[in-house]
Amino acid sequence: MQSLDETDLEILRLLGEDSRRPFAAIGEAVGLSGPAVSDRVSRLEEAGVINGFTVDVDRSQLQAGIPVFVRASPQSIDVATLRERVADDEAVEHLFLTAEGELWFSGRTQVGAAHEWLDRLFEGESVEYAVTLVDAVEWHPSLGATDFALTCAECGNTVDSEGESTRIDDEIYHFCCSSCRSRFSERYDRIEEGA
Amino acid sequence: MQSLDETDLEILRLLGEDSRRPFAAIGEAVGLSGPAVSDRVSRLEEAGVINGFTVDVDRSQLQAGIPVFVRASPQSIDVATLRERVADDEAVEHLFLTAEGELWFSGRTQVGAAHEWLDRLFEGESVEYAVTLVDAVEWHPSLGATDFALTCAECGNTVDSEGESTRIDDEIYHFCCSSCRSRFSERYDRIEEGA
DNA sequence: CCTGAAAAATTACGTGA
DNA sequence: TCACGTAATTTTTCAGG
Repeated sequence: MQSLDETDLEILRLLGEDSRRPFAAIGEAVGLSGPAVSDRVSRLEEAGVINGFTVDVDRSQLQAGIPVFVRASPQSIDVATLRERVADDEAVEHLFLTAEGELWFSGRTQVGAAHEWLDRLFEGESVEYAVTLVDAVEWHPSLGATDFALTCAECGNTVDSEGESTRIDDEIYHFCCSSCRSRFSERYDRIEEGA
Repeated sequence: MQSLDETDLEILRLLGEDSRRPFAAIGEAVGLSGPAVSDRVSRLEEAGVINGFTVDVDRSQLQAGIPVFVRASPQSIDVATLRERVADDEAVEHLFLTAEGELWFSGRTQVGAAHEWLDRLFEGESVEYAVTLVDAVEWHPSLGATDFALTCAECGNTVDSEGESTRIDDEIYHFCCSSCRSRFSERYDRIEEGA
């Protein structure tokens, strides 16, 4: 896998504005042909940089319950397990795992039914939580102006054109060199065996 | 504007999973022809229910600074103005306006540069804030299983097929009846004049 | 990575329920 | 009004260089 260049970032930015824009139009903006853009997008999907194409729905115009923000602190369950359970819930939209091991997320619930919803979500586990009412929610796919680059899953260094990528259990990982890759794989296998 | 029906929701759900799925494939799933799906999607866009089509980028694979969650409480500036300023920042991804008038948002910043970033963002204003480190961020376009319907911008009732819609200052508003529409328009004009 | 042709998808339009 | 079928157009994919 080649490292990302400025053109890739520009393509991502343009797709973020409108993912149905024709590849030829994107190509015109970045100085490439349509097929070349198509190739790059395929590569970005393959590399796992692009998770997928989706639609931005204005939920404020829809009666989908009121938006609430929940800060949950799991007591009897590990946060990774709780995260999976929460992420799978249909009503959950945004989810943050904090460095302190708390799970913060936003979702929609019927008026007055917030606790009922959360009791069901946390069922059987001890979870402390705080609920905050939310008036407005926005999400921006923008990529920001900061430097972007693939990072090595083993050492954290930037992955350049010398790097390589591997698919492990349906997830793509990038590495800056083959020794990082093999070290990562070994450790991964050990963890797998232990589980 | 017709009210939303089950088919519209299913279309939105399918587009949320993959917005580049062909309309004909969506049609097959909901029992319509390709053109019929196209018509409905156009209507949903026109109505402002669909904000746009976008791409979901896995930022965890990109070295785009570390994600942080900020809870800001404006002191010397009204929250609406601050919201605009924050929403326009390139580094901001998720934004929540709480019912208590606080602005909560997530974004990316270079390691150790969080305060620098926020000082620039809040420049000239007095804003109290708390920063939390975030390990993982997820966003789900899922619509949930709850009832959906357009809501009247004036009275909050459900908009049915008797309702009407108007575009004011490039924003679409839906109303359950014409009297709600005119009452809203009048008040809107008064506010405009005052500004 | 480009050009140019083939395949596929989207849109436009006339018709009918 | 809504949806279908067909045709025209656009877009994507695929081949060769």
